[in-house]
Amino acid sequence: MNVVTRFAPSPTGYLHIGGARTAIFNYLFAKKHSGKYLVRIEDTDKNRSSEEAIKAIYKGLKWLNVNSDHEIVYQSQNLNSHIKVAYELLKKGHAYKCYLNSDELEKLRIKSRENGIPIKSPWRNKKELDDNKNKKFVIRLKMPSYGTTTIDDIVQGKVTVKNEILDDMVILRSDNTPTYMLSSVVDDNDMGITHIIRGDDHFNNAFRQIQIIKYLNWNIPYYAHIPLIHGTDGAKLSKRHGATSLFHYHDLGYTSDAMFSYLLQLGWSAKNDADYCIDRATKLFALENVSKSPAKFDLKKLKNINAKNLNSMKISDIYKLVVDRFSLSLNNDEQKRFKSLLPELLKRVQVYTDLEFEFDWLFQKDFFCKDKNYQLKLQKHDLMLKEIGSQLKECEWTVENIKNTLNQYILHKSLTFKDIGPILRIALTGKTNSPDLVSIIYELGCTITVNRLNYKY
RNA sequence: GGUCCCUUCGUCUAAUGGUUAGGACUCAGCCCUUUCACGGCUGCAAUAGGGGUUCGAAUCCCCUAGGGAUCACCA
Repeated sequence: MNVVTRFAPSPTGYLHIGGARTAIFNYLFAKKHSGKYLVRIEDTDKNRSSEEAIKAIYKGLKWLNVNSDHEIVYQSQNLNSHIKVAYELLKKGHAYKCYLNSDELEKLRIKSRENGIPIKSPWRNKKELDDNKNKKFVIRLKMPSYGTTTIDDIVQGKVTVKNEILDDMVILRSDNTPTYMLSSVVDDNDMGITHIIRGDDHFNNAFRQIQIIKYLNWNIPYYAHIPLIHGTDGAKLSKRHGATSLFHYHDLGYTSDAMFSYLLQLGWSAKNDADYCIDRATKLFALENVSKSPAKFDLKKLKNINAKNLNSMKISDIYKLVVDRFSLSLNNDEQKRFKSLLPELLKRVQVYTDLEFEFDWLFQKDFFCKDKNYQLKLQKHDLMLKEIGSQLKECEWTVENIKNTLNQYILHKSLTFKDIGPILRIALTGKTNSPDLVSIIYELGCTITVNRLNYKY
């Protein structure tokens, strides 16, 4: 079977974390089976859709590296074929015109909710009357009123529902536009989608949509309804749980690989942690071991994964990421310094944007410590810093020599490294913690080091 | 409320009738150490509750409780 999957977001805002995960699952499943993964923008609600949102979604998918294998489909461009299908169903007697106005509908809705039965329009069994010709109507699908419908969902398992609980859903609005319920089914069919992988908030829809497919004798796709991502309180992830925009995490300094692998392990489980990376997951992914229960979004775990990812990336890649992000223009010395220190610096951050806090001592030529309390300490050890500076000035600039110079100094003064370390660190970086001092001194170079040690506070 | 789904450490999960219920994150402690980290080691911590079936149940069945999704001329 040639597998074809699709990710079908509606462009009403940025790409949501949950949506991103759905895209990942669709992408992975298609790749695993050497199939195709497509993207379709469901923009049939003109009031809520926007060009901006489309761009945001596209940007998010691109960042995540789950781009459509074909040109992106815009549902709004297929409206005519959807309308045609609505009328075909009407003609075949599987749908009917309903002239109910909103007040009448509201009354029916209240009543049906009280009785626990779905809305059945009185127009279902009426013949169309001549005097209704000019009245507005919607087209509703005539749901089977007896029997059952079973879906063998790849994730949810075999689920059976009584047809009598299915409502006669609207497939064509009174303004002659198709609803999602119709459009989605028609597009899936036209695009040859074999596997519908989506959030399980759509599970109930599947039982209704499948009726259209049956009436039209189309191929019934495989369904896989994946559980939603929840916030820490157990409710569907929403803005009050913090950032739900995928791209927001890009802005915060997470890498797309980390995001990908975190989202993937929310629901799907591999044998090894390493299998959550994009390449390996492409070979291993299976819908069968997607969990049925929703997972809670855990920022701490994400951070941990991101930190690991940062430290496994090629230095040249992460270097480029940081330089681009902060629009750094570095001279040769600074580039070399940054690249050399980067591996050590990365061990200290979980998101790469936190590297920004190291920029001043790293790149400012005339850097000095700004903290008043630290300045007092430096004043107190003014002489010591000067002495060390002058000795460093004499040595040939290698890591080994720098180390020896410092060791000789403490030896002569009967000190330990702990006596000079913290002061040196503050003088050179303005901070009480940093990577190894010797490598910092080496990378900063003789001139800058000595200048900082001689600074008059 | 109707319908559907779910329930293993705090979190993500493994274990598809036989394991001392495993791993990862978090947290705590220790080691390493010039600081902060990284790393290494150790520890805390779970089968929602109750009934069955079975020699044996996290696993199969039933009930209860809790949680979630959905019930639009939105998608």
